[in-house]
Amino acid sequence: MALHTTNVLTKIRAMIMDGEIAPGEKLAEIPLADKLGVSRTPVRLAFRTLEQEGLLIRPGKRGFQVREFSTSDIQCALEIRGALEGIAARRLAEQGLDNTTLEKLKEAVKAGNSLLQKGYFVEEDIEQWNIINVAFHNTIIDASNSAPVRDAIARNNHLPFASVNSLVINTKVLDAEFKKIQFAQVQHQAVLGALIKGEGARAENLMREHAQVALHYTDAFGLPAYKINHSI
Amino acid sequence: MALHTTNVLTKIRAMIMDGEIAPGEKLAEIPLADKLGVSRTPVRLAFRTLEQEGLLIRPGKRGFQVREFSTSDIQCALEIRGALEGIAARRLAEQGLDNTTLEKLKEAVKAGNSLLQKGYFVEEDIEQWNIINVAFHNTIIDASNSAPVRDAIARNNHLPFASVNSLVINTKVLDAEFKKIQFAQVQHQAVLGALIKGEGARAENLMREHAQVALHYTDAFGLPAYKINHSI
DNA sequence: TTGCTTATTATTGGATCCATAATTTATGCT
DNA sequence: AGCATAAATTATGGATCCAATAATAAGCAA
Repeated sequence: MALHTTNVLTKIRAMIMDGEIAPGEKLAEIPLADKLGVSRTPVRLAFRTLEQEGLLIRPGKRGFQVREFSTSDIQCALEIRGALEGIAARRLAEQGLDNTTLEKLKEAVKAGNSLLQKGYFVEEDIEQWNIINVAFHNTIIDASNSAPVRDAIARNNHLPFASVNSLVINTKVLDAEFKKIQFAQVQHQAVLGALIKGEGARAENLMREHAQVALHYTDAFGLPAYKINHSI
Repeated sequence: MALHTTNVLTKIRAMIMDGEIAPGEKLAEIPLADKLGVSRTPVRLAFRTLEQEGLLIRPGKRGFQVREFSTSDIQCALEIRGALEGIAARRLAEQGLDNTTLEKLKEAVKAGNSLLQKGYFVEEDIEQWNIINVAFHNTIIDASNSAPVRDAIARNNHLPFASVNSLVINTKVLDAEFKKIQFAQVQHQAVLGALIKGEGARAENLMREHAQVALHYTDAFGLPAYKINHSI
């Protein structure tokens, strides 16, 4: 059976993320519709959304093009994420944590600690960390009660390299991954501490700095930007 | 003659901004298409874009709804703008100003000073300030060479109250407007100073603080959020 | 051969049609 | 009378059609 509605959107997005459609490549409605086995309509709708997400651009009057991202763009997107999540953290600290939020965050930190305890990582551990990490970040974003921030983060996350949960496992760099995540976990603990104490400014600064971890590992791996694991 | 393509999008957006379509109101394709004298297709496309922009939400399975914004949302959106423009300013300071950028910014500051010289404002002066203000902000954003920041700001600007150039002239508060703009002008000068000296962190802080001016005037006017002049 | 104009082709945007799914209304049963 | 279920209406998503326009190819002239 053929793809439909939102599936078309997510499918095209995935194709871009995975590099199946290369950056810079031109996209026309009809070939893509044929390839996906649907009519032009859902593709047209998806193009508008993807344009807004920043994954597609309109080079001229006709047709869309997969956007190309520079190293500077990657830095930028991660700074944006840091800034936005920083705002969320500060707002949350200022308004105070409710019990369920506190429990969720404590749980994420606890789970992170036990995961890191054995001192090294195998592939599955990184997947596990990814779950814990996303939970930690999303809990803060959701609890901060800041819809515009949440939305801005969601849109920014569509840039493949800037997502909280973009995860590509690279077995060659498992050691580096472990060290990075170890550091990220320490930062999570620090953020939680600031949140509990209601120290908004500190929570914000810590969160901003936290986003930089991914940045500092971007060049080191010598991987294409899209393939970097920014799951910190 | 009827509206077309992008016109439909901008028309609907304007209707929301102007309050012609009220926050919370449900929007269906057919009535709106009829009202605008077009078919469902351009309306459908516009809905997707407006959803991404955050102006429309999908309450259930069927239909869209004009999003309602709380005071907290307004604060949020302005904080976001400050954070994003702050990043742009820092990046610009770090990479240095080229000559044309420097000239544009100097010109904006100079124009602002002469506009404020007479000590009071009439309506046309506010319109004039709006032009100068938008030029100052956009110059920094464009020159910062930070496409993701530019995009994030553009999207955030679609929230009616968070736009750099959302301008509603309220003659009742011309005095308050003048004072606010006087303050904003001082901040523009400070930002330019930091940019020239290459003081990235300071430029960022100043820019963030600058965005707060609008926030502090939000409540004071006793106007609906949509109608506030945030042209600072 | 090169540049310009014209003609052809292809792609996009808008309109309409159809099928599906959701909402609302009506009817029947407890 | 109230609730539940069923039927009818209405809106949405997808497909297709048509017209307009942009891109490209061909042909003509310098």
